[in-house]
Amino acid sequence: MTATIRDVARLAGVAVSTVSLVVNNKGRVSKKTEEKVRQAVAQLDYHPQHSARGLVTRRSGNFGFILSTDHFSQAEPFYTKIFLGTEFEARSVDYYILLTTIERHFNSSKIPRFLLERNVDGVILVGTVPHKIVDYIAERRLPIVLVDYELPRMIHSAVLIDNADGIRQIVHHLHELGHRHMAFIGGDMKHPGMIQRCKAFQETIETTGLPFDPDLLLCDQETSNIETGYVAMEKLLSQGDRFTAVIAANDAMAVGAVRACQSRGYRVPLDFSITGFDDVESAITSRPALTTIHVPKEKMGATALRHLAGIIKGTAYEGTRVTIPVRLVKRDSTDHPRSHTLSA
Amino acid sequence: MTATIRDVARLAGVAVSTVSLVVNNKGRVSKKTEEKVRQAVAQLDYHPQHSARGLVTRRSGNFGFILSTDHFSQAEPFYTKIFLGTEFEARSVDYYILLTTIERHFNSSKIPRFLLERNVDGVILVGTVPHKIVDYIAERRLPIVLVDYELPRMIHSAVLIDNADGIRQIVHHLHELGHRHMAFIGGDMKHPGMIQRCKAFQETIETTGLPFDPDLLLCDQETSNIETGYVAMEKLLSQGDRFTAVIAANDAMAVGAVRACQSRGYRVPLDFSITGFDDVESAITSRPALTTIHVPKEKMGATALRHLAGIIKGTAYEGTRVTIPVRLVKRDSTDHPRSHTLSA
DNA sequence: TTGAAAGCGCTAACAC
DNA sequence: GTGTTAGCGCTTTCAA
Repeated sequence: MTATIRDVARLAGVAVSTVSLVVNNKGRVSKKTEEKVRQAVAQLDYHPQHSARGLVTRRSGNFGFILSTDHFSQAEPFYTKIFLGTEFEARSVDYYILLTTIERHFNSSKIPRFLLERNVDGVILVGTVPHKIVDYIAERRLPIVLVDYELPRMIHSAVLIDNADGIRQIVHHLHELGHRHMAFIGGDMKHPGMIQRCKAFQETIETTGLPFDPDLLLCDQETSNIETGYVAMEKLLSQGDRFTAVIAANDAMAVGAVRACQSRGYRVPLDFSITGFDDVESAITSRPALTTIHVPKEKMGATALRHLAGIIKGTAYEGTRVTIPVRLVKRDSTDHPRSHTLSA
Repeated sequence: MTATIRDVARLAGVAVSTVSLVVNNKGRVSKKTEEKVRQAVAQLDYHPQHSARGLVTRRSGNFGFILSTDHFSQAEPFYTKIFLGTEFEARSVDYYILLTTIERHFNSSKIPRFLLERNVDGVILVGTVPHKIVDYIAERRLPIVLVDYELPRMIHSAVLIDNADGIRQIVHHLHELGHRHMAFIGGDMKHPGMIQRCKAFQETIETTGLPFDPDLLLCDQETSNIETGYVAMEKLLSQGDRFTAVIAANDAMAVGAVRACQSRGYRVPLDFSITGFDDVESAITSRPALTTIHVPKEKMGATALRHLAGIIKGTAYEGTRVTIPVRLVKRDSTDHPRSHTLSA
């Protein structure tokens, strides 16, 4: 049925090992034989069989891609896009991706099958994942790359967002517009990225020489979605007019904050400037479109894959942290503060 | 390192072939030997190696899952959930899923690698896909299951939404509320599901004995998203007060329609009842929450996988159409028509 | 009911 | 440079 390496060898009039060498670009094959082999390969539409190769090389040719179920089925395709970047990159290095989701809580009876069967050569873990699964994989000596997540101990490679720089860009942007009193609303402080954004806010405020008001730093929400953004904004508004701009920890919270303003009759950006972070779909579609920080999601996925492949090839070191740069995208949710609102 | 079948055989004191029989639940092994083998398997944490098995059985143990890139990175996790259902079901039948996306336009140089390498035993194609890729796969005699899509010729298995029944439920719901003049807005008439919804609307209106007004059937939009819903609704409104309810072809268009109403100062459902279809995230989060048709997405994915596995096992027939039932979800976007609006 | 052995398609070590 | 050959771990005849 499908052509095997023997068929190619026969047609080209060479040994199977020669075909193997050509196909894998290994070793010293004469231009002439190589040409013969390549022709036979093309003619028979030969493709090496994955399992046969895997059996002898003791490599599966697969990478695992693990993320939590709720991350994946989230309305915003944040993680989907990371996967897309990974899958796309995988094609160019000839790996397959085995995507699976896990529940938030580690359950040793629900270990991904590709780990049990050792059917992957490395694993990419995306977003918040149980620490135990990371340990489990590490124990099995499989290379790991975390994406948008990190563990306290710096053993594992990670692809991270430059959260601090993003916040810095936002603060500077608002500062340039004339804002002096900015609030920050965050949530889900279990995620290291959220902590970074929150910290970076305080730091930047101080290094920029702006007054820091602890009442304007609200990070007590459990999660960071539209609803919690709404709630946080309401809290802020109930404190009175002490700020002219609100920096939300992500786009979803920003959308919620905008809604809270609007339902109280405030206008964005006229009465308050509000910013997001991540640049997801809703940053563009919501009204007003959000000024936010663009996070290159596909690029993160691609970087993770490339790094993982590098670890296996021996060209990259395990335990490296790669930080992905971000950039400010100015849209319609920020403007100069209304002079009369506050003069500080 | 990892235990092989020989290790198990040695520990259990039997032949490798016996272990194989036990592990695969094949054939007549005595209770006693079976017990010995199972213990050895557990003790060594033995799992058959995918590639080795694949090599001899000539089965890859993988299924391909293909959908278009834009479907997958859509804001609403419609297709993501279908995948989730597939992946989950795959675990129970011991298959791996190889997910890949393709561009809308078929490009023979970009054929998924798992097809070239014959590294899948069957393929699930989801949503609108190029016909040519279906032909390509069929030519290679790989079983195919389409999900939420169908081709004119009824050769391939498909898992479909009961669109007609969904529309029927909506019309009846509105009718019960007292509506007599309903409009329908649709888009993307390249998708067979959209055509079905549109047709079903007209049919149901007639069989219910309601007056059918062709001006209230708007299916001329290119796509079916928030924006086109908005545009369609504006067209409708510009025609004057000839209807009290609007049935949108999906939730996104319904959201757009609601916005169009609101920006003209109309209130939903006070002035107009508006319904969606699909029951995606935004049906719940948008205000008012949409009355819509719930489509069990995970179930569709699971059904597709189960069917594909069935085809391979010989317990299901290729070319079968499975229709997934849907149900009405009443929320806040529908109510009785305002008596003074129209009495017809 | 169990065991011995062949061989799936490929790579890699070793001859030549 | 190229060919011969021994397995990788498993399933599957075929004998016993």
